Amino acid sequence: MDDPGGLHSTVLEALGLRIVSGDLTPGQVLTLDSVDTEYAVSRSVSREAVRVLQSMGLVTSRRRVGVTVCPRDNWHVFDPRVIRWRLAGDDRTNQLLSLSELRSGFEPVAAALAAERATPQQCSALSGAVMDMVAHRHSGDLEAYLVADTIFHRTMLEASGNEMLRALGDVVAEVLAGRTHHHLMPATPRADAVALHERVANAIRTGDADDARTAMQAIIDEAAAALADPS
Amino acid sequence: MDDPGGLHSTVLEALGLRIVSGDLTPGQVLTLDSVDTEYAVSRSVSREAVRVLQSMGLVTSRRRVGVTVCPRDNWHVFDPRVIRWRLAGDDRTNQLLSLSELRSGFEPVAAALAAERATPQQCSALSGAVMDMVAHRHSGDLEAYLVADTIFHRTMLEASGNEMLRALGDVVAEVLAGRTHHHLMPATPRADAVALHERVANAIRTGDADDARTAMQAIIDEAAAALADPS
DNA sequence: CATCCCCAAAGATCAGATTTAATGCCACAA
DNA sequence: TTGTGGCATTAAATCTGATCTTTGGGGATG
Repeated sequence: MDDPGGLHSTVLEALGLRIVSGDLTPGQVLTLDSVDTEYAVSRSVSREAVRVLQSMGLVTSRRRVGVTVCPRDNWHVFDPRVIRWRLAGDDRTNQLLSLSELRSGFEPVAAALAAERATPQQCSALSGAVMDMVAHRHSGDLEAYLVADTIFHRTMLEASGNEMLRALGDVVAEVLAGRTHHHLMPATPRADAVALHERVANAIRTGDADDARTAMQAIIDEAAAALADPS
Repeated sequence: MDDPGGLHSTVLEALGLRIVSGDLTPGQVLTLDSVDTEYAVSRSVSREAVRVLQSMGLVTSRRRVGVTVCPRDNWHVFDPRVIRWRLAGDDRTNQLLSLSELRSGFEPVAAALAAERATPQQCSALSGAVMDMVAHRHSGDLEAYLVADTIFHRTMLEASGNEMLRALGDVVAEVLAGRTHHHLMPATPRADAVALHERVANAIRTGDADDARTAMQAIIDEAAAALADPS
């Protein structure tokens, strides 16, 4: 395993994954001591890991009681790490469907805003991303396709001019990455998916907000459909 | 100040506020030692505070360098604490406008979904919340009005049946709370605002997804307009 | 049966030892 | 002379073990 960032990061990842995957069920209590011995680390290492977990709403920590695992309602589900852990777990498909509904909430709006606010640089960046998607679709390099796809959505959200929408780029990135890394993508991406991306890019360049919105909505619908039927 | 949750929480709040308010500018570096002495706390207290700050994307911590304040792009702007700190700062209005655009992304969608999925209990909860809003609008009790308003939006998002949308209830709650606590609300809430809420509740009960969507969009537009002109 | 007090369990805090890596210095070569 | 590469220095985060403080529960007492 890698532990870039130190020991506490390792413990954090391990515990977070166990909680999110359901290995540690809500209501269950751990003690710091047990964490110490379990992972063979010192007090403050486990303390910091638990502290971050607490800041993500995954656990609560009370004296004399211990570290209690929180129910899902308390989880900060927009934290990229929580999303990644959930996509690594069992309810991967449910999570992706849930995220698709969320995306259909904001990405069409962002596309419409981008059509009104995108700079020429951003437009060309979008076009470039689409070109890369086309190229890597043919070459069958899913990893490179993922990179281009991610750049496309990040740039689009960035072009919306709204910082909150831009911040959701992390969420979309995790979704796209999880989808390919867990083999929920077709071996070669759908041709119509790429075409829709191109249509969004064109609509944004020409300032056609309505078409940008509907095409983006179609992208998400297509993704959700492909999820149910990965042909 | 209160420090429910221990010393580290105090330091966390103080540092977070200073970073978000711009008192500590991006690129600026602190050392843990300086934090220790500044707030007269011990090593692990400042360490845990900084660790949480890091998990929120507000700072990075590197050896031999210190704790570096991150630019805005890295902030986890969906963390309720970050929102609260920003609403407490100077760019309050910008932040609220940005959040309004975000809300117009997902709340209409959530309303439409709620119209298809809301349970009878949720419908009556919505109606009850609207009744409370009406009552407290007349009594002029802004705090009670806020509570009812918050319950309304939380219930609506809950009724959407999508956990990610429900999680955004925290964001909306912070927005509503910040708006009244920083006196950006009219002395007595707009009558048409309440009427729109009632229309949303009715649309959800009758399963009229389209009307729920448009009425919810109108609520957000009205709120954004009232922000620009707090009459 | 209710109340109060005492104790141990568990997290919270502290001060000190350890490890890492940025910086500046110096030797060497072009 | 000047540019480049490696090495020692040392500042800073990281980790460790011990101590302090709070708190939930059990038992004695009225």
